[in-house]
Amino acid sequence: MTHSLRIISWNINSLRLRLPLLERLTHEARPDIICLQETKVEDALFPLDAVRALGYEHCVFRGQKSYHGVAIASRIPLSNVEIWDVVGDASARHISAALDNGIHVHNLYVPAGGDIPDPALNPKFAEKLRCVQEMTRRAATMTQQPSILVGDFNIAPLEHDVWSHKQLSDVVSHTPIEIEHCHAWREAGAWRDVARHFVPHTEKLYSWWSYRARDWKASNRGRRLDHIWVSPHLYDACIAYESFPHMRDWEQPSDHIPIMLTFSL
DNA sequence: ATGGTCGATATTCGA
Repeated sequence: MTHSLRIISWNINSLRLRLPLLERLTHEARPDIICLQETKVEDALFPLDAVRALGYEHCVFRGQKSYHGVAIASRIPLSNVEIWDVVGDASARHISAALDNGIHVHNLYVPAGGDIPDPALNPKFAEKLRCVQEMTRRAATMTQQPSILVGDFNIAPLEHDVWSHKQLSDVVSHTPIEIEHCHAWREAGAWRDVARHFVPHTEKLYSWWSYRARDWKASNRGRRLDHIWVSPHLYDACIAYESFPHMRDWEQPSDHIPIMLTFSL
């Protein structure tokens, strides 16, 4: 009898503000490992006691004041913690750790990229592409070991990862150059896009809805920006994929919902 | 074509 583990990825958009939502999520989904992005808290102020009190004794994190920030909270021990400078400006966008079964967990927050999808005109878009290229460069090495790569990639790579493929083709997150970079990145590591392994490509699937919509559910103009990828070692270990769209209706929600992989050991 | 709303922080910036 093998046993299974659950891993969640969530852009929480301020960990300190949304600790109560994190608690509700843990009670509902009982994840073993939680990867958070946009914690928006510097390391000295990380609410370690509160996260441990939820049952996640093993926490690693890299934050900065106001922006970005990533964390891995786990019920099982973590080792071999690494923090990569994926953009070249030391912003807190990556952290990884190994589980005691040898699986490496990488948690990544790709730059959003600003509004203009041209690297020559927009330094933020250039930075986004550089980040994806850096992860592409590392992909083959990463997937030599059993690895799970999760996070907010800020790219919706497939036609039905956005509410309108046509209308978003010139909107940062779904432009042809980002999609091309994203596919090259995935293929460089033979990463499997877990959500699309379980949900047909013809079906709309989102993980983010803008705060700016009057009624996010009625307009339903979502995008799938958050991802869970696994290396070939773990293809057969993937049991289920789930997301939590009802959490977008909770009080003071993040604009992203958590996504979860269940995998066997 | 524009603006719409958040969060952290400071009265703006990033998303």
